[in-house]
Order: sequence, then C-alpha cells, then structure tokens
Amino acid sequence: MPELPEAETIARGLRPMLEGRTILDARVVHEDVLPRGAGAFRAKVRGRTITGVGRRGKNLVLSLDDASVILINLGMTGKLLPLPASASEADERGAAGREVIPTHPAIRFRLDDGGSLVYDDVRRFGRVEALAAEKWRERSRRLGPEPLEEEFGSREMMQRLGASRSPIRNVLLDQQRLAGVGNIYANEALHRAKIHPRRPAESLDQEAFARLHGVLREVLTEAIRAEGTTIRDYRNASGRPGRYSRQLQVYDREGQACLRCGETIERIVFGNRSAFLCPRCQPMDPDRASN
DNA sequence: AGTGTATCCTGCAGGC
DNA sequence: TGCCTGCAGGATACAC
Repeated sequence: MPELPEAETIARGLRPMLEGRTILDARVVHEDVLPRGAGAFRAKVRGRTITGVGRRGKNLVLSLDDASVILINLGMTGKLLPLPASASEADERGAAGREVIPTHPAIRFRLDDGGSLVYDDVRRFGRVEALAAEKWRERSRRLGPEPLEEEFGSREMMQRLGASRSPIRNVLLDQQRLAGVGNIYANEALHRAKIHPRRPAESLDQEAFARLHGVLREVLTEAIRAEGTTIRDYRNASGRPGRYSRQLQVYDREGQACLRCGETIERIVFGNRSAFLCPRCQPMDPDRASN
C-alpha cells in the first residue's frame, strides 16, 4: 500500500499524538507480523517512551527513549491507527467519527494517555520489529539514499541505478538502490520523464537520469502535499484518503487517454508487477519519439 | 547478473 | 446468489 509519500503523511499525522507517549504494553493478536516473535517484542517495547515519529524509505520509525526503534514496514495493507482514549475525548479534539476503526488488528499498543495505537493489516504482509540502536543503524545502511534529501543528486542516482541491465521500473523499486519508491510513483515518474518502464537502466544516459531525477522528486513532493495516493484502502492518520489519486497520469489508467497526448494508456506486466505507460510519450526507442 | 515464478494473505471486482 | 479468475501501494526465495 504505502510508498514514501504515504509513509511521510502517516508519520506527520501520528507525530503530535505519539511523541511523549509511553507504551504500557503491546498485545499481539497476529504474531506473523513479528519476525522475531511476540515475547521478545513485548519485552523490548514495554515501558518505553516514544521520542520521535519518522520515516526511512517506506518504513515508519518510532524512536524510543533507549535509542532503539520500532520499525514498521506496512507491506500492502498495513495501517497504524491511533485510537483516542474515549469517544468524549475524540469529541473534544473534533475528531469524532473520523478515526479509522481497526478491521484486522495485529498488534495493539496500549498508551499512557488511555488511548492506543493499533497496527492493522488485512493481508499481514507488513512487518513490525523492535531494533536496538546498532541493529537499526545496520539496517538503515542497507537501504538506498532518500530521494528527497537535498544532497541526493542525479549523478548519484545514475551511479546507483545506471549500471543495471534490468528494466528501469524494476530498478526504481529496489530499496537497496533507492529508498521509498514503489510501483505507483515509479510509473508516474517514468511517464513524466518520457521513459519506457522496460528500458534497461544502463541504456539511459546522463541527460535521461537528470530528467528522471528531477521529475521523481517533483512527483514525490506533490504526492506528499496531496497526502498520498488512495487506490483502494490507504488512509492517513486522520482517516482521510490521499488526494494524489486525482493527479495520476498513468497508474491504474489502462485504456484511458494519456492526459498529455491523447494516446491510450497501456498496461504491461513484467517483474511480476503491472506497469502503465503511454506508448507514444514513452517509446522503447527514444529516437522514434514523436514528441 | 537477470528474469520468471511462487509465496506469504485477504478482499474485491468482473465474467458467467 | 454463487463460483471462478485475476488483481492489489511489498518483499523475498528459488530455479534457470
């Protein structure tokens, strides 16, 4: 479900309600989202205070007061749902009726303000881990750079992605090369950069990477501004759907007209995922581009 | 090294 | 209504 803009939106929404809260306990409903098991997890988080709410790539990161973190990869359908202490308190905050009710709770964190935080995940592809500071540093080191960091330039992008013979769409999804990009924004960026998703990454020159680098940052920034993309069930921390769905140019638009040239958007499948493209705007052979 | 396939799991839409 | 197939914002493991 979530890519970088959705994770960023969730982190921003949860931050004011979670920072400073102490986790009284974690009740494990579905152990399969805890790769290290329920017992160890509960022992590590019980009694810890949340000092920060952030994001690394697509992962949510709850920083704890002993420098450890709770690392949450939401998979396809994971949600972090804040539940207020009571309905009356929700009224006071003006949040009545807007909170999302958990349908498939996997973990319930009981908080010291009487509220709770529920990790809810229909398909349970998501993973929740408690990592000591050193383990987290190690893990983070294995992830690629943050595409929105100021220092992340097109040269670095070409160095990290440009040596692969794999289709550029697949390479963009590789979290070890670049953190945070998923199928929606990979497809949107490639359309905006007029690059066919199946082009081997190594066939792209510096000019193409400069273009791709620029539009990827634009797309991610605009999607954050719109609070993410809702295709089916993504909701932000306040229960609202993302508005970027309305700005999608190709993703999930098979058979519809390209908003740039009017050609029909195609869906192709490779690497076990759908790719969406405009065959006129994104020719496989750029020399034959008609625009 | 790259690619296709299968797997984890549930729900939903569409065809018949 | 039911049954079937295919599909889904992710990640990984495997055989070729």
